[in-house]
Amino acid sequence: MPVATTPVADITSLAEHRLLHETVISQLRDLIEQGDLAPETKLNERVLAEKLGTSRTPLREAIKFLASEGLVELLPNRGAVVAALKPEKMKEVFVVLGALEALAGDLACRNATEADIAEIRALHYHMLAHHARGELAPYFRYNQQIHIKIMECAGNATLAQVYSGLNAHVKRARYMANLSRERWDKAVKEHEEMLDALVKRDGTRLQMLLRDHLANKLVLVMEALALPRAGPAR
Amino acid sequence: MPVATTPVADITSLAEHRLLHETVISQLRDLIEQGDLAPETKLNERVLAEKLGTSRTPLREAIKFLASEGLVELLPNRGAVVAALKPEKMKEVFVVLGALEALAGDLACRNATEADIAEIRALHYHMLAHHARGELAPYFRYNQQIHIKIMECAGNATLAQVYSGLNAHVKRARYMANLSRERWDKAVKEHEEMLDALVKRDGTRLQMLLRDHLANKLVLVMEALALPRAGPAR
DNA sequence: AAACACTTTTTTGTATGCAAATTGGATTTT
DNA sequence: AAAATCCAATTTGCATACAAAAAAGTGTTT
Repeated sequence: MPVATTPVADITSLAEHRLLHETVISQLRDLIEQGDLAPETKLNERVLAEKLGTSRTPLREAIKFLASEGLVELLPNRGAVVAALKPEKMKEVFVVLGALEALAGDLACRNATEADIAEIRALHYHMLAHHARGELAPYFRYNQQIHIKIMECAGNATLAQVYSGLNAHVKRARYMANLSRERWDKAVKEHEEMLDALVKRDGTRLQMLLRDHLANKLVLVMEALALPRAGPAR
Repeated sequence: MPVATTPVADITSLAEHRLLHETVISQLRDLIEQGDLAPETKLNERVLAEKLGTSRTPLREAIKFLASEGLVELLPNRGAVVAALKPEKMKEVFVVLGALEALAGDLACRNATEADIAEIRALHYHMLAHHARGELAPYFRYNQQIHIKIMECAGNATLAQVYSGLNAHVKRARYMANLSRERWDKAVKEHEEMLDALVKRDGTRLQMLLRDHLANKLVLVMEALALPRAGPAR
């Protein structure tokens, strides 16, 4: 099927003059994070390139980029697959994320401005509102934003970047999590405590709270991973 | 210049059947870590590809991979450069490395076998020997090996991978570090304490020691960065 | 001479072509 | 029928070709 070779007139030209392979990176990342490309899906270069409206070259470059992040795995002479969501891997990731968030919390307690804390408080109340209404998706969104904001307050771009890369793995699992009301309430309570520690700028306590919070999140993800499909990869 | 199109008969076929872009990744990484490609060097694709005996395609894929690690930076429509060694960035990296090593130390205290500890002790004495002789390069090598071994003992591959990626940045700076005897002795003493904590499986103490050790290393690197060339990048 | 415009050259970014490897299937063999 | 073997069809990996952009000259104007 000879696809039209019209070179331009795509979305990128509107927004800004970004490079094609950069847009391909973010498109691919989104597809993976949103679960449109399920774990262990084989990435057929020809098909994907066509789907993203590009050629194989920028696609392959994007795949290499994401492979370095660990979102896809390279199989020599056999292309690439979306990284599996193995429970063992999730455990590892959460342990590291716990340490990174703890560090961020500690730094944030020192560096956050009052305005930063006010913003986190605002996000917190938004989150509470959605929790009260039982709206899971927006709850997750504000939840994420709070954690990201804490990261920003830490004022360490490298930390934020590493965190973001690892978090991408986990995000995929979060969409399948079906919170029980009990666990949900507990998570919210933990957030209350976290906000309190931040306001009091008690870095040591916030560290501990964040580590525990992440550990609890791991439990949730593990449960979600165990339930939905038969076995989540070998 | 029409280079011969002989397809095979190169080094790769001897050693093992690795993929070309993979060998290019490690070659490039080595060139950068060893300082053969200095920070902020522009990566001319044509020249580099020829130097590495390949075409631009695998080279570009390797560059994208390393860009994700942060070892090179992509400039839209202007190629890529070796990531700068800015003091600010170094500070950030060391803070994160400190947290990661601390975590590894804590985990290692729980998971290391007696054989593991014996191996670390052995590496430690090798290191002491080279310290005694004032041999910097082998000292660094054993030093690195100890830290890597602790990472391995932690039993968290994700942690090890993230650590390794960040460590690559720092390694570049380490080669320019000119240890004063005083500082060197101090670093060795810290290692003595670390080994002691590990033997006693005192995770909390090892965590603290590692964090401090990294903080001290940062000071060294900062000094090295300040001295050799006029200004280390903008 | 400095600033500007214009042209040439180089370099990057993307698409395509081709060879080697893998995959899937048909045929043969046990 | 199951296993093995061979062949065709994909698919990947690498090299090259081509187009757009940036860099480097070149000359012109002020």
